[in-house]
Amino acid sequence: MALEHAILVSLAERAASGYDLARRFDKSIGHFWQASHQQIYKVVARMQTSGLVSSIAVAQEGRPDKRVYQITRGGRSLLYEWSRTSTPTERLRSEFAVKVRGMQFGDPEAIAADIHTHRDAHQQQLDLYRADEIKNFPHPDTIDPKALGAYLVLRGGIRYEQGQIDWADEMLELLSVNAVPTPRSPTHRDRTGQLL
Amino acid sequence: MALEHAILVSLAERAASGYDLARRFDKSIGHFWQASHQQIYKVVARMQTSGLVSSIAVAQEGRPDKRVYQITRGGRSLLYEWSRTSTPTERLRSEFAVKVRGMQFGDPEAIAADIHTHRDAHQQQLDLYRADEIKNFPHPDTIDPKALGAYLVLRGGIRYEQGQIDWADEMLELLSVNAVPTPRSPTHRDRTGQLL
DNA sequence: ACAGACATGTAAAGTGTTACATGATTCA
DNA sequence: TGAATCATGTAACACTTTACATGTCTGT
Repeated sequence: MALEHAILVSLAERAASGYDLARRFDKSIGHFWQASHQQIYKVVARMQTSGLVSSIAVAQEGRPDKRVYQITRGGRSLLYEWSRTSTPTERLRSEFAVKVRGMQFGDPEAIAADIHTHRDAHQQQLDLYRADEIKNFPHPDTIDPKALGAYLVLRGGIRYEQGQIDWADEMLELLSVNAVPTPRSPTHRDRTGQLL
Repeated sequence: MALEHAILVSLAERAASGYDLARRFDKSIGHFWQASHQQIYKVVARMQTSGLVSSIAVAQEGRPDKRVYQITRGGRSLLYEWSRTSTPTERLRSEFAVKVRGMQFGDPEAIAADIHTHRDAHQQQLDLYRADEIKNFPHPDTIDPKALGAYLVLRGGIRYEQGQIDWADEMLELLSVNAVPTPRSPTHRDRTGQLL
């Protein structure tokens, strides 16, 4: 039900069409929960059936009509009740970590390259978050209570990205120290029998 | 296919029954990818059909028979090829973060309590990781190449858990500074929720 | 006697991804 | 003319969770 909750939070902030929601799930709320437009249309339709949201059709000039969804009282009340139930602790789930874990069965150079790529991607995301922080929260001591949640998750995102970068740096450092011995010798063959 | 890869990594390290795999997915490999025994039995059966693993029935005394799975050459080769393809960058996905984000629509005290709970859970996991580190990797300068992957992901796990703890502390600090209107009398509580 | 570990599954429901589908307007 | 944005979906498939199912042996 996490997607329902994410949609409710987003609609509680502001009414939106399915398309708008899909774009928000590419940014803001999507930094912490992703969803495709296909999934959003399906789930938001179901949420209307169960009374959590209502919708009105809006005609537009020069653009297709859209259906704008609003959160209902029932939706707000569900959101409130949800906030009072404890969220089970989440565990890490990372295909990247599985790959690193199994590095002895793979190509160390390719994996090192992948670590580099990951480092760059997380650096990029960190830069975006930092810009967002400077733009929207220049005075951390006096945060508008309505924006406090957004600020706190932004801080979490920043910490997460920085953590990923630091981890990547540690791995690359350890890989260069514990370097795999002399790769280019003709006696070394990979599993398919090809020379390395 | 991430579960297949995780199973291949686990079986490459050591042959195992479905039951053994399920237990490993509660620990070691499971720190980074979770799976239930139902899912494991299903997927490992499929992997046998596609030739990635093979199995032999093993009779045991005083215990039910078991089916022990081994990785095949095809499995090792797939693992190797997989290590050479780049893993798409993973994004954060956290119901907990969604809840914090929407805190203005919920019960601030309940959410603060949830943050405490999360802090404690991550502290516990961190303690387990630290113990693992001291026990299995007392000399980080000279890591057995075969254990390097396991060490690197352990370091990642440690950084992740510490990051979650630090984030929780920052949130609790900010919540007490940007305090929501007049809570109950003894307003000062430490991180474990005890009165000061 | 009962709980817990060992051992392996089926079935149903829910969640998420990928492929396919359509059609209008705006900007280069 | 062609790409991008706006706008909304269906269908098939893959993955994950939850509930149900069975039976043995070991230790308290």
